[in-house]
Amino acid sequence: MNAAAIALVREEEPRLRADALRNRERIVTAAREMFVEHGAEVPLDEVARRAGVGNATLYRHFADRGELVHRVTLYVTLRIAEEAEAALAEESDGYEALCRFVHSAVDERIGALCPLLTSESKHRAEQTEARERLERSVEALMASARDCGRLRTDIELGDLMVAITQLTRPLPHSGCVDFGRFVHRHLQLFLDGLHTPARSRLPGAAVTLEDLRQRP
Amino acid sequence: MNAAAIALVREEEPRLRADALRNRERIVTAAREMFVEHGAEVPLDEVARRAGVGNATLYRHFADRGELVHRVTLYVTLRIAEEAEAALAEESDGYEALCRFVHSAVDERIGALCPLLTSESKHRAEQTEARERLERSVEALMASARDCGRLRTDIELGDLMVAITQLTRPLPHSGCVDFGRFVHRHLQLFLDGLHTPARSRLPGAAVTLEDLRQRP
Amino acid sequence: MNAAAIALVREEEPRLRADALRNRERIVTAAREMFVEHGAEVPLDEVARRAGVGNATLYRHFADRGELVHRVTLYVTLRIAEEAEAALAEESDGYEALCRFVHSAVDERIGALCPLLTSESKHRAEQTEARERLERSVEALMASARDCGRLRTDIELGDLMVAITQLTRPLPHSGCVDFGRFVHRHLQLFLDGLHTPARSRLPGAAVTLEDLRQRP
Amino acid sequence: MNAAAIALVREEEPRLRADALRNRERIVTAAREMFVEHGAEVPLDEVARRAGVGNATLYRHFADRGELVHRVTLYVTLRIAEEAEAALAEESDGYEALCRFVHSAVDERIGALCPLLTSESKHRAEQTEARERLERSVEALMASARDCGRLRTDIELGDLMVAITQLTRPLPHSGCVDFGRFVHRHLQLFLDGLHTPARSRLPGAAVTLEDLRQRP
DNA sequence: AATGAATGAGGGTTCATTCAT
DNA sequence: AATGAATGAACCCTCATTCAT
Repeated sequence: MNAAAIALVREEEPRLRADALRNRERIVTAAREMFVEHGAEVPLDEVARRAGVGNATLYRHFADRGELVHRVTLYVTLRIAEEAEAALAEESDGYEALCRFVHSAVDERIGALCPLLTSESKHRAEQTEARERLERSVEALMASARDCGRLRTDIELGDLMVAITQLTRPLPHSGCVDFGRFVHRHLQLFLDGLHTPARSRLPGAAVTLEDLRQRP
Repeated sequence: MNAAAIALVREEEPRLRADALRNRERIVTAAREMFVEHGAEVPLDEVARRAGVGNATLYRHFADRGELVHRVTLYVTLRIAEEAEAALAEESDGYEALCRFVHSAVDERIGALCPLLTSESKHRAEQTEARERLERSVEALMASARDCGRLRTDIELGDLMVAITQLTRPLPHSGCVDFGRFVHRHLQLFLDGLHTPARSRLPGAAVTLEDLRQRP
Repeated sequence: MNAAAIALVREEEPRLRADALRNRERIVTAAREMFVEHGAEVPLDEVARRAGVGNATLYRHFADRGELVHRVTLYVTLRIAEEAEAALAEESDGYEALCRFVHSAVDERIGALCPLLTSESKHRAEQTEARERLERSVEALMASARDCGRLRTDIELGDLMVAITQLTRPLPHSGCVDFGRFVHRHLQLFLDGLHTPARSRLPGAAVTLEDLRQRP
Repeated sequence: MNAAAIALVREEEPRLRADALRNRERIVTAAREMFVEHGAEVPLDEVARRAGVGNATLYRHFADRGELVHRVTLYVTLRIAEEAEAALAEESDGYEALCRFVHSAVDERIGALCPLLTSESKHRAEQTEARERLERSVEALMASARDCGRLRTDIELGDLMVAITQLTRPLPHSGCVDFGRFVHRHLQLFLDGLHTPARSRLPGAAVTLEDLRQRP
């Protein structure tokens, strides 16, 4: 529907039939939910069942697990980027915008994004593009918050992304229906720590997204 | 060596031969490291290899994966409890003690504790005892920090435990040699958010450990 | 082909594809032969190999060993029940019908039926139904033979079923190609012992199938 | 104590210490009981536990499972041979002697003797000797019963041995405390079939023990 | 295009047998 | 001599992926 969804579904391939498109969306949605609820190791047959398609259909759309993860990541990344852009556009105060973004990122399941942080060899192009779009947006949010004088200056994008991803990851084995109950509290505590004036001297160096790229 | 290690290795069972005891310790150590590095799903054969023993030796000591997880959890819990007790005993300022505890908990691999939070059906007695000991210690730390007027009053034990566990969890697939580089930064930011005066009004209610008990 | 085969293969589940059906039959056939030849503990991988399918195919059709045993038992039970019914319908003399049934039961591999005698927890409904059908048929055969005045009156169904099952069980480790050579002799000797006039006073009480139900 | 026990325990080896001898007897006894109750596949560690010794002690006495089976078989064979000899010596009527023998063989757990029938490559000498002793005794019983005119003449030793072994084998999975309830009934029915006058013409040829030797 | 079915490789666990105290 | 402990091979079962309808 929106940019994110559309961008996700297509590559450079020929048009998909309407029903194929619908299946594709269902699979990504199901996968995102199950990754979030049960971790990234869920059997793909379960994902297919939840999506209401046969397992082979899943493989028709996504060559292997890696590609499905990639697509989910891309989807989430783009949705979150949109959130960041919206927050930036609609909020007058930079720090408020940043807070809004952080809390909304939970609802977009940023906790499913671990693979983003760890990278996947394939599909680098699309990933990179989406990631950079997100980076630019969040950088802008952070810059804006800094400009307001409300964001401490010793942190970088990587610090923020890792921390909110970690804080919103599902607890393993949880099924954890009400995990959402805590998450916003902890995010808020973390955000409070980001505010000026800085209450501590941080160890190590600010973390950029570059620092997170892995060499497998 | 210390109480934790000793408590871990023994139950009420008959004595172990010296070499068996050494193997047992090796296995727990290897398991803790691998859970931390690669998540709780690592092949037990790998754990055995890392410990330098045959796979069946692992099973002689731990009837199944659940029991190994249980032992590791217990070990880590007790070590961390000792850290908490030491911080409480040795630091004059309550908030400083809390900070010391939080940072040292990382080094004790509190990130391997997730299974504790999600409950494990068996061995409830030992787990409960260790958990309660940890709870009491950290409660005391928080109380002390509150008494100093330096810890905000709208958070509870569960908030702290979940957040530091999440922040210190290994990134999946990471191998993440240098993950330690970030962790202390993010913990510190979180701790800064805990300091008085509170910079926000937190959503939801303070989280107690009771809130984390799962019913499977 | 006949009722037994059909009843075995289906439950209330959706249709099977033709090739899947063929595989299912092959697996049951292979399992029956191997249970008979090598006992109920044969590696299922061997059963799969003998059936000419991959091991996972076996597990797709039968969730675990217990279910395979169940299916084989059911298959054999129903085939034997059909034999009993045919003998009853086609033979004029009751005792002759009984003898015909006993000898034909060997060819249906009644020796694979031990699990029937020892019970299997699951699938009780189908098992019970098949067992009761067999019981009724063999009871009728025995009644008919008794009516002819040719079957001693101090034995019950359980006596007959246990004895013929035992006499036709495979010798362990045998591979026993020519075991069939003896079996009919020993069955015949046993049958001769069943004939009137009774040549002895039997110890204990007549055994019903109820007596064979186990409580695990 | 009696010849059988003594013969069993020794080979041509040097004397055993008294406690070693006691252990050896305990192991054989435990193995015989467990083979009978739970089949020939019981874990040897269980046998050792039941015997009240460590597992390695079992292996000190019996190099591998095969040898333990061999010893148990030998023990049982000799005990049964003694029974046969006693029946022959003490009963005046040949057929009565045969019946007494058959029923007493159950109590000696002849059902655990399957290995006798299938043979084991090793230890042929001792096995052969014991088997031949048993053969001679039972042959003599059968001859005596035939001489009385009470045993049909179209059966041989092999027929008898196989049938009584089969009829007395433990039902699998049974634990079958009260299996003994049926066994004597079925043996008696079989014996009734052996009596003159023969009530049928048996298929195939009489089975000698030679027919039972396997070539593995 | 969609799907049910098939499969091989891999992990968990047991057990016969060997090793070290 | 006796034993607790160690081990690798084998088996059960699952799952990612491929094949055939």
